[in-house]
Amino acid sequence: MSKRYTITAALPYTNGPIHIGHLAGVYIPADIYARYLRMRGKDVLFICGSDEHGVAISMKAKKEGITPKEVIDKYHNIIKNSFDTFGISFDYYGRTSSDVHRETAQEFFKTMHANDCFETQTTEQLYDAKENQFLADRYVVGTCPKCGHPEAYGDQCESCGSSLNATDLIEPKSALSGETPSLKTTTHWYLPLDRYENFLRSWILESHKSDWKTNVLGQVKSWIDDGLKPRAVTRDLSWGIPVPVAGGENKVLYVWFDAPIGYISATKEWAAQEGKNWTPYWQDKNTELVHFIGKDNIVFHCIIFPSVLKAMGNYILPQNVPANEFLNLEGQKLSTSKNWAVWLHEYLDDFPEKQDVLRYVLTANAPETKDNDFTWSDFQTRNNSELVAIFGNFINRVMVLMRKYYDSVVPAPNAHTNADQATITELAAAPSKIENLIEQYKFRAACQEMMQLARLGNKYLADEEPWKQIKSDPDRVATIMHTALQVAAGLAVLSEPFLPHTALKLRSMLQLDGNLGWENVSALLLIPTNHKLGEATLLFEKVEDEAISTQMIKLKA
RNA sequence: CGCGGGAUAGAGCAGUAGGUAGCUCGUCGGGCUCAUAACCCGAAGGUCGCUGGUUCGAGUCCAGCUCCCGCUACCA
Repeated sequence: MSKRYTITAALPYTNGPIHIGHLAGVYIPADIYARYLRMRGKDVLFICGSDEHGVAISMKAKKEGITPKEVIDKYHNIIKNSFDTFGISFDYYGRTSSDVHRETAQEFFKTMHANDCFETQTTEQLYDAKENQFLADRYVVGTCPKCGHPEAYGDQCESCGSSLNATDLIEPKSALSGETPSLKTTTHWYLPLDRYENFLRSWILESHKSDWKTNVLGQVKSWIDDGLKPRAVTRDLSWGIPVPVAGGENKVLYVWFDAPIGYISATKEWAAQEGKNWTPYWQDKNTELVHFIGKDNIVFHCIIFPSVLKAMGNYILPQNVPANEFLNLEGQKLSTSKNWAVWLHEYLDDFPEKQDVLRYVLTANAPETKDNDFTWSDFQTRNNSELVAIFGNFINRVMVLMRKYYDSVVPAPNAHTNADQATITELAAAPSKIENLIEQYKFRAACQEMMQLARLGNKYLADEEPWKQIKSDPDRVATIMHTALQVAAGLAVLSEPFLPHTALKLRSMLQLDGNLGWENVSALLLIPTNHKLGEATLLFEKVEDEAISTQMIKLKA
């Protein structure tokens, strides 16, 4: 029985479209992992969906004079379409506004409530009487009590950097109405994270000491050592999932309580659609759960959500949470409000059929250990000097030589020389190298290892010079081309997790048997003798300077 | 302020239990001409953020400092 995997990618928040930072940090690595595991025959469920609750969405709706529902529908559609076109292979893409999710999240809350997993606290919070709502810290503006900066936010003064309480601000004003807020008491349910400290300490800091990423462990350790405090899981808002217990009127679940449960709701919806049982994907101990997220999400996926799962009792915990760092753009951090971003839906319009180029660039330069920088000039270089010159060119050379010498029918090989043998040995070693790296979530290195195969092919051709040998020793050329084709076919298979569209094209060019996969790469039978190759087309084309300068102008507009 | 991550050739990144610093791209020189002027070989290029310390020996350990990013804020 093959192993089962539940892979989640952070739910995109539907107050804006997807940009390259999201892709590099979460969706591309998750997709590589999911595609790879599927190729190895595992039972994989790759889940994602739109995160559609929270203050920011109701704010945005108010600002644009439309309903929250209109906001989330708009972005849900943009996001879902761009993921589809880009080729992120989710098995199911849900949304947290669905009925199933509301029921699931409420059921979590009710169960935990019934099992005394919550505490209640009554506190005074700032209230905007005009807007008739409590104000999140961020929506209170006033004078900083420490430095006198007149536009400090309720949580932090950006001038002096102090952390503040909204109630400490001098002359606080509501950012919504401009009115002076009043204090009003309110009662909320809290998840007492302190109860989970020992569990978290031993589960993460001890059991996963050596297989989780440094940044994740460090962040978790810092939170735990700092002393975990009860965390409110409800809010006084109208947009969200109603709190399903007595006293919960006019309150909704905190978005970070309901969002991760969205992974489970989406699984239920998928299972219903496929006629399957959803429970093994979340409750069977033989299932490996992996959360792909960005570094800002670590606390929610490593502390809060696991505590919820633990409290529920019958759920599995994540095997790993390979959080990535951030991607900058042309040296500056991405910013939605400043429109400093490369939006996926716009990229797909500007560079149709070039999904794999962006996938490659973002994988080769993924922010796995630290923040990295995306530049358009790097994009161009990686396309032209690596994809076109190394990968595309090798395939093209093989295809052209085959057509010229053999009318695209694979010749029978003769005796292998040492050089042939060395090439075959290296080809045979590639799958295990790549799989080891992928299984350690080192996708950047894995991708480089895959490209190494194309380099191997180019070197083999350069060393063996079939275009010279064809005149003096045609038998030798038969062996060379037979061998080179095996490398090309190996690329068709091994590139699939990274460059799925390219892999598909290449398989078709080589007329590769669909049943042959990862395990067959080293066996020298991917391309048999007398096999007829298909039509040759170029896998990649150059990106001209003009396309790059167009993007730069667009960015600065 | 506190906590976490990072700082390594022109650029982007690796660096494994401390022992003469690696990869990709770019640059320069050579080779080849089947190939999208692509490919192959070779070379140059680094005081490993700064200052101390431990050690026979530190990018790698310890202390202090500087800068960047993140978290405590619903932008991965």
